[in-house]
Amino acid sequence: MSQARQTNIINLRAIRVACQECSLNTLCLPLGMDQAELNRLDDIIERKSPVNRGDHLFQIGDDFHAVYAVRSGSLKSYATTENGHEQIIGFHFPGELIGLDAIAEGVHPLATRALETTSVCAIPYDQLDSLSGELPGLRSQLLRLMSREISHDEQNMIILGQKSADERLATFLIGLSNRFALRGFSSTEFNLSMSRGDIGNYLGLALETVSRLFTRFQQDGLIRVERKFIEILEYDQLYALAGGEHSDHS
Amino acid sequence: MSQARQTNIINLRAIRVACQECSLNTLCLPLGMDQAELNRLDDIIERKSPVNRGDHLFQIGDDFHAVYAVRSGSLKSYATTENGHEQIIGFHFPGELIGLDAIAEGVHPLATRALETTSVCAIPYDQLDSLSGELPGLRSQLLRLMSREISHDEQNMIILGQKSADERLATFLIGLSNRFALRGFSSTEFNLSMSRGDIGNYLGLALETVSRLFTRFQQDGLIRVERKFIEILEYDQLYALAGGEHSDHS
DNA sequence: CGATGACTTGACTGCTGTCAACGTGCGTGG
DNA sequence: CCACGCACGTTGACAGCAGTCAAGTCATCG
Repeated sequence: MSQARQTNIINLRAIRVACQECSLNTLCLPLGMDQAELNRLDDIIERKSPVNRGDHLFQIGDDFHAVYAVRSGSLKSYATTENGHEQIIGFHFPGELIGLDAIAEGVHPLATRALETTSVCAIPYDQLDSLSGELPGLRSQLLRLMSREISHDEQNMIILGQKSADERLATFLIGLSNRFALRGFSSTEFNLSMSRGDIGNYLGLALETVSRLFTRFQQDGLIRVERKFIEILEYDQLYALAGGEHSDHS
Repeated sequence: MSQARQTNIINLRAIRVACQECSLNTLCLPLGMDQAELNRLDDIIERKSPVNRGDHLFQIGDDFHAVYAVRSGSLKSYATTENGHEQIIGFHFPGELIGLDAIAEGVHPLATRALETTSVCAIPYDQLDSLSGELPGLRSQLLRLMSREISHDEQNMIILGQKSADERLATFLIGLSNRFALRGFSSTEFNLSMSRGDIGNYLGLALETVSRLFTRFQQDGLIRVERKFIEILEYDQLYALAGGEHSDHS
């Protein structure tokens, strides 16, 4: 019977990749869990078929029943004000968990949509909650991930609260570079999956400002930019700029 | 607010107030726990003696070993940039948990200091973690509180990302009003425990701008302000302003 | 090949920060 | 009790960063 192991019957089956074989398990929920625990977790995770660019994972106000782990691709989360304007709250890359902000009220306070073809794992929350009661490793990692989310948001408040436009963009690029490096991609060359408008919206800047800064950073030799493609030429200088040397006059 | 210096030596004994007798237990960790669970939680909580205005609960980089629940008073959390400038990330009022952002790295990413005489409960994290494995009610509430923290931070990103100065201050006042109301205080009359500079820092505005807006709001009849004392006269108008009607021109 | 959307660049405006002076309340010490 | 110092807050003048409006360029796709 169990010869179906290797000779996969249909492609749909290929979607199922156990957590222990997932290259992201050191970033994601599995971190710190042993073999037996991993199997329990594997059982409740639903591997979804890929979502296309522009598709929503969920809308604002949708009932919350699962958190999502990104396996590949990227997404953005955003709120909308009454006048219909959209404010982007964050971008999501492989290994990151989405929807943790919905636990409190049982409803998603933000919408999330894919920036490109993207695949995710869905983890039903009621099962995650009860399973985290049984598995200390899972519980600790879940708390760590939520805690990290909180401190990331706090970092973003610093960016928005007191940094100038060029400091914001530099911080954004450094942040992307670091996130890609963690996932084994190049930290100096990457493609932006979001538009200039998205970046500006996220950073609290007009898209024209973002565009101007990209060209200025390029003129200054900090980066090379070619539409969506970014190459970081002077990481250290960019990092210093992001760090927030407010000139000196204080 | 600062009725400071009420040095009651005898009250030191009265510091021990069981969670079930605490007026904040519907906001704090105890929510959703039964009698037996509450007793378990009570056993691990340390009631600390009051901290004075300006005292630190912890500094940036301090080892993390406990989260703190505010019982009375208020505090601010802040980061410091390399040039020594301080960025306030949040204010804390009774019933709120402090330090959840430190779980991820085991070190406090922010410092927290009292704005007035303040008393807190300390909850050792290792015990909280293991206890939350045994008590489903505690685990759920802890996750809810962390989730709420995340969505609050996201709301703040919206404020900082796209609101104008007057919208920010209006949002701040409405937020305070709602928080006080939840705690059984007046939602229309209260004292600010933080300075104009703190408010401006938090909202990403110069303190002069905050001062000017207070006087303008008063001229417009929205509020009455007298040093630290605030009376909200037109809640609805203030709310509408906070909501973010970007004039109309869009 | 034209349409569409994304991006770039320029000109101008205005909100808000900066600098500066002054007012106000409070605690300390004579 | 009063004088003083100091921190905090208010108000004004000015300037600059970044937003808005607008025109034009570029890439992609049907």
